[in-house]
Amino acid sequence: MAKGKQVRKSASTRGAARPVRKRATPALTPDEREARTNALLAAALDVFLERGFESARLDEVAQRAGVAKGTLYLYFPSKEALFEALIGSLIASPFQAAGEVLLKQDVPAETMLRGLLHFAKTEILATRRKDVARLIISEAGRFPELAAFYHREVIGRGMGIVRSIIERGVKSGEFRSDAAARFPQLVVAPILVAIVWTGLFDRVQKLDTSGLLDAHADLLIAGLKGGTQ
Amino acid sequence: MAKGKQVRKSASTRGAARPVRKRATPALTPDEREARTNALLAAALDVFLERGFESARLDEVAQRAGVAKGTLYLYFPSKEALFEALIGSLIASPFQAAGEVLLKQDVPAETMLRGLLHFAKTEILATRRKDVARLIISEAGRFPELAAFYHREVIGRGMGIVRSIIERGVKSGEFRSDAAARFPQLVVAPILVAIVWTGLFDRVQKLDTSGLLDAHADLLIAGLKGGTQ
Amino acid sequence: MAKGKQVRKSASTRGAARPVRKRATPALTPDEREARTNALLAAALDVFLERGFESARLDEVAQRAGVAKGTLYLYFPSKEALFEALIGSLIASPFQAAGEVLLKQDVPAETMLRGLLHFAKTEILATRRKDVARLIISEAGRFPELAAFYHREVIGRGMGIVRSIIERGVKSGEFRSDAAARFPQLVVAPILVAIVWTGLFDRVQKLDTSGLLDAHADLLIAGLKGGTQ
Amino acid sequence: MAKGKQVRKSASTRGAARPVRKRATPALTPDEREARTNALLAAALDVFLERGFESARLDEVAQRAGVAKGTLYLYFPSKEALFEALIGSLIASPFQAAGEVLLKQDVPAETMLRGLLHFAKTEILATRRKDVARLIISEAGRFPELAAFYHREVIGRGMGIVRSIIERGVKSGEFRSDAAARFPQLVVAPILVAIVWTGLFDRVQKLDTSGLLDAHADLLIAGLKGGTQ
DNA sequence: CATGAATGAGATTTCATTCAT
DNA sequence: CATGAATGAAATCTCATTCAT
Repeated sequence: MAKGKQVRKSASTRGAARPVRKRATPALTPDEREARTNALLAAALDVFLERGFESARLDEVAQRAGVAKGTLYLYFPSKEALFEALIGSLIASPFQAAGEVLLKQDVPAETMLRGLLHFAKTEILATRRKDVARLIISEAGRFPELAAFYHREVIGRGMGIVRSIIERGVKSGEFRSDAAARFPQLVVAPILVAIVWTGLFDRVQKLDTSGLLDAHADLLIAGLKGGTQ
Repeated sequence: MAKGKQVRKSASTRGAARPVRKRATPALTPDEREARTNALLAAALDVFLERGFESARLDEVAQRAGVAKGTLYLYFPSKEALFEALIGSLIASPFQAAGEVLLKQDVPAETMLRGLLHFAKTEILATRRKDVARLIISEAGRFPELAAFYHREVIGRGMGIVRSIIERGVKSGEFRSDAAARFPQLVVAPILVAIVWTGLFDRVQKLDTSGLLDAHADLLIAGLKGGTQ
Repeated sequence: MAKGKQVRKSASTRGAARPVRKRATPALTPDEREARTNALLAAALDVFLERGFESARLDEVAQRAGVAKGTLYLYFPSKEALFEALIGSLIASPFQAAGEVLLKQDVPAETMLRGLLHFAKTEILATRRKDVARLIISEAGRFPELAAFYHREVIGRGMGIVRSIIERGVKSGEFRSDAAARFPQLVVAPILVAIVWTGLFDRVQKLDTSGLLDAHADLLIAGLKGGTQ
Repeated sequence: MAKGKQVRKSASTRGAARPVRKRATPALTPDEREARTNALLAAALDVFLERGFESARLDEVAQRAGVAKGTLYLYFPSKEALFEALIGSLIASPFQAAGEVLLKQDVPAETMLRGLLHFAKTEILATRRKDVARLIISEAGRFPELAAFYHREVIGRGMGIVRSIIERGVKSGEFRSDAAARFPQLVVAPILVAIVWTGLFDRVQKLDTSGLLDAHADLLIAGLKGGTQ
C-alpha cells in the first residue's frame, strides 16, 4: 500500500517552501494577535486607498504586512470582511464622545461651532480618518450596508450634534438663522470639500484646509448671526 | 466566400445614398460612426456608474450599446481609453460659457451667486453630470491625469468664476467679507455634499438638495454681507 | 488624460499571448459548437474517471480537449456544471427504449432475461457507460441530487423492467420463484460486480465479465425455475 | 525558558509511573499512543467517509480526534499515509478466520453458503465495514496499491472460500452447477449491491438488505441445485 | 511530545483583449 | 467594418505540511 497513482505530484507539492520565517507557531498572545491584526489593517488601508476595493490585491496587503498570503485568511475570512473590518476599526468612537463633551460645556454656540470645526481639523483632516472617509465615499456606492452603517454611526450623529448646537444658538438669541439647523450638512460641507480635494487635487493644487475651515467658520457664523431668515 | 470584400477601397465611399447593403461591409458614414460612439459612451456611463471602473464589464457595455464586444475595440482601444473618453465627453462645455454669460450681466453679485447655485441645481444635480462628478470623485484617485484634467477644465474655471463674482461684490461694497474669494470652494461645498449624499445615503435618508442649496445661498450671502473680516 | 497611476501594469497584462490558434472566432455553427461541447465532455470524462471529481483539474480537461482554460467556461459555467452535464449526457436514453422493446416481444421470460443481460454486456460493459456508472458510484455520495437523478432515470426504470419480466415469467408458469420480482437488484447485481471489478481489480486479476454474466444467467434462471419459494 | 527540555533523552522513559506531569513533556506509554492512534483513525474514517479522500480536511480529522493538527503528523506522515493506515486497520482479520472455521465444520454446503451470507449481514452490512468497503470502491481507482492490497487480503480470500464451498457442494452431489465455483463473485454480488445501494440511494429508496440476501440465498441455492450445467 | 500559526503552491474562475472569418 | 469565440494572465481563496516554542 503506498503512493497511489498520483494524488499529488510529489509528496510535497503543496505546503511550505521553508523560507526565512522569523517566528513561527506557538500560541499567540492576544497582544500578538492584535498587533498582527493591526498590521494587516494598516497595510489594507494603504492598499485600499491606493487602489480602491476592486483593484486592491490581497497579495500586496499581505506583503506589506509582512506575512504570507494565507496568513491573511487566518485573520479575515475574505477580502470583503477585511474591508469591512478596516472601515469599522477606523470610524468608531471619538465623535459621539466629543460631541457630548462639547454640548455639556457652558459656552456660546459660536465657540462650539468653532470647536467642532477645529475638531474636524485635528481629528479628521490631520489623521487617517480623512482617508477612510474618502475610501467610503469612493466605495460605499457598491457597499450599501457600509453606507448605511456609516450613515448611522458617523453622519447621523454628527448631524445631530450640529443641529443641537445651532438650535441652542438660536434659542439663546445668538443666531438669527436656523438654516443650518435644517441643513446641518452646510456646517460640515467644507470638511467634505477638504477631504475630497486632498484626495484628488492636492498634487495639482494644494488646498490650505485649515484656512478653508477658518474662513468657513467666520462666514458661517456671520451668516447665522446676520441672517434674517 | 462570396462575402463582399472588394467594396470600399478608398476611404470616401461615404457621401453615397446608402443603398441596399445586406449588412456585410457597410462603410459607415461619419454620422453613423458618431452615433455608435455615443451609444457606446452612454452605455459605458451607465455601467461605470453602477459598477465603478474596475468592476465594470466591457461585455455589458457592448451589450447595452447593442454591439459585439469586439466592435467596442474599433471605437476605443482599451477600457481605460473608453473611460477617459467618457469623462472627457461629459464634463466639457457648459460651465465656462455659463460663467461668462453670468459675469457679463449687470446684476448684483448676490444675484449672480444665486444664479450660480441655481445653475448647479438644474445643470448638475438634475442631470447625469452629478453622476459623472461622483464617478470622478470615486475613481480619479487612481487616474491622476483624469484628476488633473478635471481640475483644469472644470474645477479651476468654476473657482475662477466664483472668485470673480465675489471680488466684484466686494469691490461694489455689496460684500464685506472676501473669505469666499480666497476660498471659492466654500461657495460650492454644498453642491459637493449634494452629489455625494445622493450617491451614498439617499436610500437611507433622502436629502432635499434644492432646499439645501437655497439655505446655503441665504446663509452664504448673509455671511458675505455681514462678515467683518 | 491618459494612463493613470497603474490600473494595470502594462496595457496588456491581462488578455492573450497570441499563440498558434488554429481557428479563431466567427460565429460557430451549432454543429461546431456541439462538436466542441462533445470534445470537452469526452475530455472531462477521461479526467474525472482518472482523478475523481475533486482531484480532476479543469486545466487538464481543457488541455485534453485542445482548448484554453477559459474556453471551457464558454461551454460550462462551473466544474460542477461540467460534471453534471457529463453525467446527464451519458446515462440518458437507450434503457427505457430497450426495455419497452423487450417487453413488447412475445418471447419467453427467460429469453427476455438473457436479452437483458446481453444488453448489459454490449451497451454498458462494452462502452463508456460502465465508466460513467463507476464515476457515479464513486461520487454520488457527495452529489445527492445526482444520486437521486440517477436513481430516477436509470435505476428505477431498470428495476421496473426487470420486475415486469419476472412477473410475466411467474404468471406464465415459467418461473416458480418471485424472489427476483421482489428484489430485481438480484438480476443486475453481477453487472455491478463487473463494473466495480473492472475499475478496481482488472490490473491485478482480469475478470471475464462476459462469462460472469452468462454463468449468472444460467444460475439465475435455474433458480427462478426451480425455486420453491 | 524553564520549560523542561532535558527530560526524555532516551526513547524509553516510558514504563514509568506517570507522576504529576504538568502537561509539558509527557512521554507517552504505548497504550496512550495507541489510544491516540485509534482516535485519529476513527476520526479519519468519519471524515473520509463523509467527504472522500480529496475533500477530507485534516483539520477536521484532528479536531474530531481532539488533537491539534500538528499532532496528527506525529502519528502519520501524510494524508495519504493516514488514509492507507485507516484502510489497513479496518479490513484485516475476521474474514480468513471465519472462512476457515466455516470450512472446518461438517455441514452441507448449502448451510455454509447461508452462513456466509449471514456473516456478511452481521459482520459487514451491519458494521462500519460496509462503509470502508464503499470508501475503497470510491477511492481505490486512484490508489492502485490499495486496490491490490484489498484484492489480495480480502477479495482473494473471500473468493477462495466461496469457491471451496461450492466445490465441496459439487463434489458431494449437493450442487449440480459449478457456475459459482468459476465465478464466486456471483455469490457475493448482492452484498456489493447492498453496500453500494446503501451509500447512494437509501435516502431515496430504502433497500431491505437482509431480505435481499435471503432472497439471494434461496435463488442461488435453487440455481446451484437445479442447474444442469 | 504537542501545539497551532504560518506558509505558499495550486485550484477555480473572470474578463480585457485579439483576430479569423 | 463587425463579429464573438478564444485566449491566458491574474485574482481570490484553500489546505497539506512545517517548525519554533
